[in-house]
Amino acid sequence: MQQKLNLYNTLTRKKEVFEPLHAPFVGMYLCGPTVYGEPHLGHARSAVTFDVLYRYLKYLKYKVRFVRNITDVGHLQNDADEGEDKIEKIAKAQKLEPMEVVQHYTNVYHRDLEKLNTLSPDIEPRASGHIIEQIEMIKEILENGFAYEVNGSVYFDVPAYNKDHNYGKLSGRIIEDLLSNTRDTEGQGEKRSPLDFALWKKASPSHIMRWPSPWSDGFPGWHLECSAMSRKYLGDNFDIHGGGLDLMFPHHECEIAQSQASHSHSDAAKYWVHNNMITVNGQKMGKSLGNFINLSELFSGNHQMLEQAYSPMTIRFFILQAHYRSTLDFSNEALQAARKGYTKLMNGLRVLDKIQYPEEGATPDEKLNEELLKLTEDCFRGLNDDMNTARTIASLFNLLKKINSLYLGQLQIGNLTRGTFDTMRETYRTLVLDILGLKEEPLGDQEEMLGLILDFYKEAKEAKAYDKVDVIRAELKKQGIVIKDLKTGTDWAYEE
RNA sequence: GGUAACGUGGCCGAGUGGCUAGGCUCAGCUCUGCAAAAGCUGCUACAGCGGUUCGAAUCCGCUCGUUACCUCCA
Repeated sequence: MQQKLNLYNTLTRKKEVFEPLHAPFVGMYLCGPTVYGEPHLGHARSAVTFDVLYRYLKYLKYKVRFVRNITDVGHLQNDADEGEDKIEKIAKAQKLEPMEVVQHYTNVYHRDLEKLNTLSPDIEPRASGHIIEQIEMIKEILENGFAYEVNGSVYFDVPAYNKDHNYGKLSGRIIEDLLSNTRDTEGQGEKRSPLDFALWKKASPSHIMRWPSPWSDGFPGWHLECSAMSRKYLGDNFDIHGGGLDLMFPHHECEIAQSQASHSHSDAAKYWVHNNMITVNGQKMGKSLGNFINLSELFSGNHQMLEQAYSPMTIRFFILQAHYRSTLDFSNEALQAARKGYTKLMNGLRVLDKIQYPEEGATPDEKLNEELLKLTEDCFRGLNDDMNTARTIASLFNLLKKINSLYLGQLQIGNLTRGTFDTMRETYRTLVLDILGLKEEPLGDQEEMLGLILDFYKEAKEAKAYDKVDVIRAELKKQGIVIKDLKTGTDWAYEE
């Protein structure tokens, strides 16, 4: 009855039917953030995209282990020997321990993602907690002859690796092109080839984040943590590796190289999945460009580019209304439209709760049943086609039209079979709540609403309409609220 | 410079050889005490120029425009 899930695999450049290596188990690794700043809309897209994949795989009854790392080792701004450690820079400026900076932004990341209703990963490893594993992996790569040590630092030997392997297989790069187009030939310092990348860096005397190793007191290279941690928790070969498109090269390319060059001898993941970027006026939203909007700013509306605040579910819907491999352009107009679309979907949920299948007198209409069943299938068809949530949402709106018509009596529920009715209801609910991960957001200001009720209470009292007064008191009491008639006016309190 | 994408109606955004995407906006109708919600109807599309084809937004070529990666970035 269900079609199969297809995923676009960057490694093969085509959509493939998703088949786990060891069904029913699925291992999924997602590159998490480097915790040296507040998460922005781009982080949200990645998190939400893979949250939907995680949710859908679970819905399909796979036993999923979802690993998303936290990068908390200070990486340098660039690969040259000189360069500031991003975390350390903030720590020094604010007179904090680097780990305080890391903890703070990790907390913020968790807080904001929770608002977006993303599920927590099953394992959330930190790079700093896996130094030993990373050192072990470097040893393996050295043993296999794909790395060399210089002055306490260890570098991956890309040209040596490329003799028997294909460096560039993921990002479609050719090593000769890379070499001839290297921008910066200076500052390569210890590296034999400009393409080589650090596996271990010797720390300068002033560098705070440092660990002992066979080569020097230092810190691991940027790409190594993901290789070491994915291997530790998911094995040499696992199913899905996700991340932003901007991580494809060099980060993921290097991960594959490290994995192949170590004793793993694999591409690490079978399916490499990349989400596209959020753009602002057609330009990528990114840290280095400074055109990013933090999630907390979106939620509060406190940013010069924002005309108003946008709720977490508005953001989530906004992200889901586009396909994850397309760029998505930010604008106030688009977010306001997303808000309305999201609300519409939520209202559908409420309508569904209200309609019921009649106990008797049903006269099923074959054509209508077929039509509705097709609409429910369409919802999943979009999802199965490379997680096209945009199509899923479009199909849900089509289904919603029917649901609303049934609610208003423009279509007769009795013209459906019980099975069709249940399928329609379950499809809508499951997709909206469990798979797309949308949820109702609390109504506006509750105290303001309570104030409104108190006004009616006062009016009723002045009119000596004591039956109404009693009803209001009783209803509020059910909610745990008592009304207090004071000489100075009317107030409320929590019932003790 | 190398590589890879993209260009869809007022806005956002799917589709990728013939069959209404969808949401938002706008106009009209039904419903309504007035509204709102909801339903129905309508309005502007596939960057340009060639080619392949019975038929192309969809395939091919060229032109123009935009972007991404090649440095940390989700």
